[in-house]
Amino acid sequence: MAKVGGNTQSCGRGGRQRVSTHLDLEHVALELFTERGYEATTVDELARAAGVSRRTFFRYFPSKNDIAWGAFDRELERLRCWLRECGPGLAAMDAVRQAVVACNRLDADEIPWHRKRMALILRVPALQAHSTLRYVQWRQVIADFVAPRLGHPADSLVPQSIAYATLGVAVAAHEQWLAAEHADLPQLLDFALRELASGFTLPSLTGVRGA
Amino acid sequence: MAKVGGNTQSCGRGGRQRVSTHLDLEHVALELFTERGYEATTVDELARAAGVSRRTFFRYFPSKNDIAWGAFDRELERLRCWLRECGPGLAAMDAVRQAVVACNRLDADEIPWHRKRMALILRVPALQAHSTLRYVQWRQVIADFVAPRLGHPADSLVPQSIAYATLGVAVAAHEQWLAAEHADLPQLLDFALRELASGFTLPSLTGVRGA
DNA sequence: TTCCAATCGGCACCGGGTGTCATTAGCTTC
DNA sequence: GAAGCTAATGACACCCGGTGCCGATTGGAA
Repeated sequence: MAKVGGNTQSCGRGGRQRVSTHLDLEHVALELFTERGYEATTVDELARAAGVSRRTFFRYFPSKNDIAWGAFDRELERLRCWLRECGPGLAAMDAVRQAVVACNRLDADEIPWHRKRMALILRVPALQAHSTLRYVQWRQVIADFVAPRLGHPADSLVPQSIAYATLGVAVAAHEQWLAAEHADLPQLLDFALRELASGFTLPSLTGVRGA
Repeated sequence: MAKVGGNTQSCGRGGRQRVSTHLDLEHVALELFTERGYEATTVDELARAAGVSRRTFFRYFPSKNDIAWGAFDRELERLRCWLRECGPGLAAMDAVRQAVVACNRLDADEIPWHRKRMALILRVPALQAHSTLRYVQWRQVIADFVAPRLGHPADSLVPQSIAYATLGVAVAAHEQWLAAEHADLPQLLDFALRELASGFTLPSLTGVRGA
């Protein structure tokens, strides 16, 4: 058992050392998932493979569905920061686009892991469904940003619509990225979000129909 | 036990009569859900309240989550029809907007049921999550419609983005409708989808900030 | 050393969902 | 009217995800 870094006891004094790490369990799980399939892998197997009891496993992750999400909270915070610190001169939709694009620039060595992660989230039905619950916070970040710029409450129609639409487009871009072996995620996001900001009124084939 | 109408044996000859109807079970379930809450109502209770065995219940509905969706397939077909029969002169986004709006005009007597249904789907986490899986088909209808008009495959980036964005905006509109007691759903949808088609570039407060 | 605090493991339990199989009920045919 | 086909039903056993509970373990602090 290698020495695990960053295994800081969260708070306070005393108490037993954790026998494993969030990240350890996550990696073991992702291996098994991609190897045997998500549904075919039971939590018992996950726990046993990680050398932890089933009960303990559920103390690290609230549910099997949450395993694939890794440091999503940190991603959220990045997005929130980017938007908080962008200049007020930037139009709302431009800011949103640039923020989403910027937060999806990955280091080359992270890409394989991120592909695995997203392949699970986007393609396994149970995780696809569960994602909705995590995306709520993501949308909230967008809505909270655009709402004051528009002079509307964050829970009103337009900010919510923007948040939903942006999320949808981002997911679509991720799907394309995942489907193409060497696609460039930021580029796909940038393109798709520009389309969104133009209302999808592409000049390409409006009424031409012949080309 | 009242005589149930429309209890047509699906196909073929012979065989035992169904003891209940899809619609019967659905109504019983919706009552119990809104009365005791979704999570607090077990399938056993549902089955017993409907006078059916638990096992039989799962022959009517693939899962507890699917109960609230009623005649969703028929709704899908309506949408598909509307889009199929709209003139080619209509711009893609306009057609989509009009189709969605038209398919959400409800008879006054359907509204209370639809509110119950949507309150479950949009507010109960388990159903909120599950909805993602049903929306796949809805998005497919949109993507299949816009794709040929744009000269792209239906599974490519722009059609998928439009489908995702449209769905998102429609859901946002439904949430607003649900939150306001006497809101007009078609009107909300029309407004929000116009915003989408304009890229959310509302002239309202672009840099004004004072009003 | 003693005490405290947090984690861990095991157990029982609940609820959703499925496979299997015998039973029941209707319709058709003889 | 009886035999036979067909389809729906109900009961049972099972799997799996998730939770509450409690005693046992492990460390640091007093």
